[in-house]
Amino acid sequence: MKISKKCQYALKAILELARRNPGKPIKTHDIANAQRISPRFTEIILNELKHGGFVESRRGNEGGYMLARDPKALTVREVIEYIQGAISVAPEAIKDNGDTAFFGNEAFKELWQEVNSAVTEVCGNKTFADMVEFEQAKREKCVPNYCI
Amino acid sequence: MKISKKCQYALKAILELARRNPGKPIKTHDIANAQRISPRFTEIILNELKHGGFVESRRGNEGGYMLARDPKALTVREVIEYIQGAISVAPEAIKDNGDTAFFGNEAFKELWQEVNSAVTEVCGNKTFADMVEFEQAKREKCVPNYCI
DNA sequence: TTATTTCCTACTGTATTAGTAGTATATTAT
DNA sequence: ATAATATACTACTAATACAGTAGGAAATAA
Repeated sequence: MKISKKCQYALKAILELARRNPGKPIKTHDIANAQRISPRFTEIILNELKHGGFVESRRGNEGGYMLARDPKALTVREVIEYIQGAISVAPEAIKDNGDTAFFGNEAFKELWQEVNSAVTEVCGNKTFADMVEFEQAKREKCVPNYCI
Repeated sequence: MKISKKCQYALKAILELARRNPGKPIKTHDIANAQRISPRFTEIILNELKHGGFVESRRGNEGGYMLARDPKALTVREVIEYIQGAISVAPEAIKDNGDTAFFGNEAFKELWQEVNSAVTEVCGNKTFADMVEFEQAKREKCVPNYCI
């Protein structure tokens, strides 16, 4: 399972929303700028995320997007699965209707399922609140705003 | 990281070699047949595996391929990394020279590294001997050769 | 009404993947 | 030696997915 650029952008966009104080909609333009994503592509992605219930939108002047979910309860896994489908390194090999008559069929199924579980667990345990916190901690460490 | 068909075929080919008693070279044709791979594509893959030192070849009549490594000490990870490069779900995002100036840079790096480690561990612990054994156990269970 | 911004559909260039084709080269059996 | 067989190697191609663009329609606030 490769994480596509689009999917990475989606995660970035949500992180950007999660990081800002809520209450006011944020423009795609701002999100695109902050996260270095093509503005037009950002539109598409945010619109898609809206259909998935991850963000809310407001049109017109002073419009934009707001996070629709609590960052503490929103995992990376959910977003990935919505944008690029179920996490799997070898989707065809796991299907039950696949070719089953060769030696190794069961062993490979088992292998890929183990891999998928491992990935799913990591992504399912990582919330956007975690990520915001992690990033802020890192930045504080590197650029301390106090002197000895 | 998606596991490409080619890579899956490579794993299958090696499993097929690991499963058979060694000593005699096995023809690509037989491997292709047993594992349901396009014969011509099998050639390419086996040749590539030879350059990686995974198999040995013998040309001419009664020629074919033989496993060059001990299945007990050969892991799935090695083959995957040889055929499609280092295991990573988001190679660009992990590089150090990448764009670092946006919020989330560090958090995403950490995330993808966790995912990669998880996958690498699973694949690095699975040997071809394991897989042959697993498959044989499964088959014995389903088609027992004894009666009560 | 005007400026702004989301919403929606369709299109396009590029890269990767999966597989094919043709031929050269090596080995063995006879 | 020669015919038959099988690997070795290079190049090509069709299909698919990915990443991003283009153009306008609809909604909202001032």
